[in-house]
Amino acid sequence: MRLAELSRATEVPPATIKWYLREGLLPKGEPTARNQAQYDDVHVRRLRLIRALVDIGGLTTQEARAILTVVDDPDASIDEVVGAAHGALARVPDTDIDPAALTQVDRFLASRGWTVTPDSPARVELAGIVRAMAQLSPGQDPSDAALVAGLAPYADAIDQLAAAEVAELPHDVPRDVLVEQVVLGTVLAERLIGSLRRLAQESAFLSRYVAPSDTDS
Amino acid sequence: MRLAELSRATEVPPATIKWYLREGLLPKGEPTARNQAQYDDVHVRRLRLIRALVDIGGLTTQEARAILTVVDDPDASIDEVVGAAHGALARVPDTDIDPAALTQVDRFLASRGWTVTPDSPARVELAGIVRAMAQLSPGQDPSDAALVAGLAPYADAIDQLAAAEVAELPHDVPRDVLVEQVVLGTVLAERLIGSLRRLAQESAFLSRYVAPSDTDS
DNA sequence: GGTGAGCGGATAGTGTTACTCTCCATAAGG
DNA sequence: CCTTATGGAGAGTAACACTATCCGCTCACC
Repeated sequence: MRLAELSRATEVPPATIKWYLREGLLPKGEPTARNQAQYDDVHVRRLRLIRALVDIGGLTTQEARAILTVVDDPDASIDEVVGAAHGALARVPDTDIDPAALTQVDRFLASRGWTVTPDSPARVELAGIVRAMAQLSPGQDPSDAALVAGLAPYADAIDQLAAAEVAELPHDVPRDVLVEQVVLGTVLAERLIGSLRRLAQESAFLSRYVAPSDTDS
Repeated sequence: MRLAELSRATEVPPATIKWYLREGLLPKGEPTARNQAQYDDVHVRRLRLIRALVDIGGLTTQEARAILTVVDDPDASIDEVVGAAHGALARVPDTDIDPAALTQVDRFLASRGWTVTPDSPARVELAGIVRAMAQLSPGQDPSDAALVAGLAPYADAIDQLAAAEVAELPHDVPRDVLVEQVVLGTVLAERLIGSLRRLAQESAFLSRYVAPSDTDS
C-alpha cells in the first residue's frame, strides 16, 4: 500500500499524512526505493486512531503524540498509558490554583475513598472547576462545603461506571490491542458520555412540555 | 469601577477585556466621558462566566458569544439557552456522517426512550463517535448492534443524572440567574464529569495493585 | 528504451484563533 | 500645570494544523 492508497483508505489527505509522518504521529512506511514506501494495516489503524483522538477527543496533535509514544513503548504499563491519556485530557489552569478549592477537592476525594497521586492532573483540574463554580454560584466561597457536597450525585453515577470499566478490561488480549482499547475507553468515552448526557438532557427538557409534571408552575 | 479595576478584580488583562468588549462578549460600560467608562458587578460576573466557558468549558470565544447572546435575550426560553449550550459543546464532524451509524444511534435512542429533534447536534456527534469506535474496535461494522449495546452501562448512569438535573432546576429565581445556572450546569458540568471519571479511574487502577483481585494473572 | 504520471521528502505558505502591542487624543489627580 | 492613566482602534504576534509548491526519482505503460 502506497501513501495515496493509504490516503484513500482513510479519507485523510496525502499532505496531511505526510505531515503526521514528519511530526512522528504515524510511523514511517517500509522504504522500497529511494522515493517509495510501503504502508499496511498498522498504518491504517494508527491513522484512524490519530483522527479519533484529534477530531473526536479534541486533543492537539502534540497531546496525541504524547499518548501514542507511550502506547508504542512495549515496556510501558497500562497505568502509564492511562496516565498519558489523563494528562492529555485534563485542562490544567496555567495560573496557580486556589488552595481553598484544592482542600475541598481533597476532602471530597477522601469522602469518596478515591485515592489518587497528589499531582494528578484531574485533581488540579477539578479544583479549577470547583473554584469557577463557587465564584459563579449564589454561595460564593470556594471553601463552602455545600458546593462540594453537590458533587455527590455526579460521583455516585460515575463511581460504578469507572469501576466497571476497569474491571471489564480483558486480560487475554495482546498488549498493543489492550492499550489501544484503554486509550479509546478513556479519551473517546469522555466525549461519548458528554453527548449521551446532552441527549438525555434534551429529552428531559422536551418531556417537560409534552407531559408537564406537578412541579410546573 | 474603571477598566483597570475590573481587570484587577477578575485577573483578566486589560487588553483582553478590551478585546472582549470589541467582540461583543462583554457589554460596554456606562460612558462617563469621552475616554472613561464605568463598570460594575454585572461586568465582573460576566467576565468570570466568559472565562469559565472558555478556559474550563473549552469553548471558542465565538461559541461563548453565541451562548451569551441567547442568555441576554429576555425572550429566549430555557430550552433555547440549553440548545445554544448544546450547540457549542457538540463537535459535529464537517464531513457527511455514516448513515449506518446514525441508524444505530436512532435505534439506541428509541430503546432508551429518549426523544430528541432530528437535527440535534449531540445526535450527529454520537453517530461520529460510534463510527470511530466501530472502526477501531475488534467488531468492525458500524451497523453492528453489539457496539451500541455497549452504550447501555453509560446510558444507565447518565439517565438518572440528567433527569435529576432537569428536575432540580429551581423555578423561584429570576430568569437571568436561572439561565446562567443552566449554562454552567450544561457546560461546566460536562468538564466536571470528565475529571471525576478520570479521578475514579485513576483510583480504580491504583487499587488493582494495592489489593489484587482473583482476576489477576 | 523512452517518457510521463506519480511518488516521497523537504520547505515555505495559509487561515484561524485568541490574544497583545502600539498609538493617540483625552481626562484625572496631585 | 503637567505627569500619568484611560479607553478605543488597528496592527502585530504566537501557536496550531494543515496545505501548496518544488524537485529529484521511479514505475508502468508503450
